[in-house]
Amino acid sequence: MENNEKSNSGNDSEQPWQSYHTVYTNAKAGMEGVDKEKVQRIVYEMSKGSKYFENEEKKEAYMKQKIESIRAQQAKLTDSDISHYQKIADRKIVELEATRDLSRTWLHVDMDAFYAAVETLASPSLKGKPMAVGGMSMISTANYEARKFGVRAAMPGFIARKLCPELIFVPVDFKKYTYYSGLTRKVFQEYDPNFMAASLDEAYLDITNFCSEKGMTAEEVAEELRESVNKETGLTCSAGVGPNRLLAKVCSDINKPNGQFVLPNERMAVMTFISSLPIRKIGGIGKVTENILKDVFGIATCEEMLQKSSLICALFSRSSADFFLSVGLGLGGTDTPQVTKRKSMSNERTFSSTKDEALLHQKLVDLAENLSADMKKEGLCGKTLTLKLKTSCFEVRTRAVTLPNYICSSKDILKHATKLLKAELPVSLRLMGLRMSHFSEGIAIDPKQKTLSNFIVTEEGSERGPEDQELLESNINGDTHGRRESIDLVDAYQMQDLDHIDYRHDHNDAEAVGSSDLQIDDLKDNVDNHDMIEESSLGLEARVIRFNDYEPGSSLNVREPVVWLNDYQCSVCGIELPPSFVEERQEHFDFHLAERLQEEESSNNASILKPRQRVIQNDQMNQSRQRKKQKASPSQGKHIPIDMFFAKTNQNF
DNA sequence: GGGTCGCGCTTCC
DNA sequence: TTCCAGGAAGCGCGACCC
Repeated sequence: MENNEKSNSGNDSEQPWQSYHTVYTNAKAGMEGVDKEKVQRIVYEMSKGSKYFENEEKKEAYMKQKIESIRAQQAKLTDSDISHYQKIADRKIVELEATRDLSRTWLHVDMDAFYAAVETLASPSLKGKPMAVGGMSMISTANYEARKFGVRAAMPGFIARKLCPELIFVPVDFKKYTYYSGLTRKVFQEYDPNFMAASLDEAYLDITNFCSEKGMTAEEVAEELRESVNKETGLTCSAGVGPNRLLAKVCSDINKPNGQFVLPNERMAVMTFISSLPIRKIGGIGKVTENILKDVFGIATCEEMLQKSSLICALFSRSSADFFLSVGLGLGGTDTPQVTKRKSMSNERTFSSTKDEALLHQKLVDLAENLSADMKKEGLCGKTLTLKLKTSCFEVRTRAVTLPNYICSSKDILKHATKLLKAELPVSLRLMGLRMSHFSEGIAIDPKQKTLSNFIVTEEGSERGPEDQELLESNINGDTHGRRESIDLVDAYQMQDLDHIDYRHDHNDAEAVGSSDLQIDDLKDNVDNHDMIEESSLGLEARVIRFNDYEPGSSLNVREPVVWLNDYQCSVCGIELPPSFVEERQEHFDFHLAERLQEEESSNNASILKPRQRVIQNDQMNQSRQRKKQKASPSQGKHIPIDMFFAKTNQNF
């Protein structure tokens, strides 16, 4: 995705589209002969005046502000500052140069217009006709015939149709692409068993061993691999070969489609290659970074990164500076990194703008269910839930909460998501998303696995429906809020503090439960929590009390009633909840009620239960944090200044 | 002062 | 006619906790 528009170009009043910074005129493979001016004008005309356009202008202004801020910082640098940073930069360059590894040969393979090509394979009548995969709102990719009109990936369909009225739209079908992706991966595996799949249609292969074992040159291997892929799938691909992944990726784009480019593993060749390479060709340098580097420092090619090394070290954070300098040296990853674990999972949907709270809540329900189902498929439980919102004006907000416990059920997700959303209301939205992160290491829930909860149910001799199963799963993760019925209170209690229990004991009392020791052991493996198991095996069924059993007006209620001081603060624990948080207040009330039930229980049977103060503190902490954060939230017009993003920290160098 | 968290921003496909 | 995606990851900062 190259961004080749010029900043501050032309007379805006005569040709306003020229200053509309769109990516749709970028030089992408297959778009060489495109009338860029025409494309830019049409995109501008169709976007002008829309909310999207207004937001783009805001972002543009934001970027300019950021550029000005960095300029101002640059202006403050004295000669001695610059010579100081030059020394640092020179040292850094020497260090980076010492890491150069020319012993490996990397190949980057990129399928040509993958989705479109797969669709053409499925419907040969599409061959030779301009076609795009996607819909009116957005297209995922376009074939080369469509690209000639300026149609490209990430362009809204209605603009694409304007550019190319005869454009054929084909809906996205990930099943198909996954199948063909699987075929290509079979081929890749023959060349590098540890190849790295970058996406469905891209992969990195370390072909060093293959080359030496087969006595083939990298060029021959690339040719053979492309042929094999074509034979296996009927699709074409392009390949790039270089001494590292960064360069291989750049190379694969040079002779697209159905071509290849090999960069020799020699320092001179690399430096020559890099010398005129536009910075935007580098993965990780997007529109914003490119503009900053160009406008502030006049850096357009990778080589110029080295020429301006002192300024880079002076004005960017350490990791950014390291990255920019290594780009200037043509360095990139040469090792085969460990397979990284998934760090987050999300689900988001765009819809017609609405501020109807019932409708928004329903959307949230759907998202929570989808996310929960996806998480369960992979056996994941997460701690941090992030709500993403896009307002009708295209302003994006995220709000997150980190819970004391791991959750995966849709009910738990929805409960916390609802709290996050409530704090933003009223608001008119066009998109909502939920993301879960901070996954547990060993507390994965296997949907087929028997759990302690199953055990309890078995002991009770009652069956539970799937909905209850969800509740039970959240039990295991210790989250009890939001459940009014059908919950074993003591069970819930004992699970609640799971997170704060020292898990490192090592004994096997749990086996005493006899025929159910399998489930207990399974759980033990999952949560490594013997304290809980011990308690849970102290004759749970004898201590089961349900909320349903609670009658208003009982002694439990009267002894120390929960009162909201100043209509805000809980009289028992001090937690603060605004009056509008009706459900939360009810839950909180239930919480204290349960606490008292437990007290009574403990005094009756002298069983030892876990102290729960920590949970309350966490609750309070989260609440207070939430309030503090919200005060400075962008929803009230306060953003983190964009120039902070690249600002250098004090600890640098 | 170091570690963690929340969140905005950027990038990629 | 239709009117700008969705999923994932990483970085950097301020705020806050210990």
